[in-house]
Amino acid sequence: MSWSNALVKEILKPESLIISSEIAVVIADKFPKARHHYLVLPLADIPSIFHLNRSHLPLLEELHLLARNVVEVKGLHWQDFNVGFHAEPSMQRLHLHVVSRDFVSPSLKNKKHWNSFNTELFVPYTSKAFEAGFMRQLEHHEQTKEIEYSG
DNA sequence: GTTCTAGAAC
DNA sequence: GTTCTAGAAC
Repeated sequence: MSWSNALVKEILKPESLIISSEIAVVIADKFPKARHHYLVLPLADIPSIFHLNRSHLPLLEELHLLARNVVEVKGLHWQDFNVGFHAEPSMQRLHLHVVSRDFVSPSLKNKKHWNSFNTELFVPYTSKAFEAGFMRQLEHHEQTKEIEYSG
């Protein structure tokens, strides 16, 4: 098992789960890029955003609900967070980032780290905009094998 | 994804 | 001299 499967392995440990439902879980990012950084992952074996289609919309809503729940459970403020996916994911298993906007952390070490959450490399989950725009782009991706994030 | 580091850039 | 960048990691 290589490093790219670390998340898949992590969510098998009950002690790692902050909150969970029947189809998804929330864990703390092992290398947080801000004071608060959580990951929401489906239990289903979905490797990445590039494996999503419209049939996954209910699952995505569940991930978003758990994102809101973990912020509430931690007594934090939803408006202080960036919630979305990396456009160029490295780790196996789809994971929704829930990261506080302070970006104060020893693990935030270089420009690439910051860019991955603050440029077009970050694909925000913004409900309708996400569903209508990003999902269409995903379908486009399936056709062309190339994605353009126009926002 | 992180760590390490040689060579480049400043 | 210090910072930045890019590539290897068996």
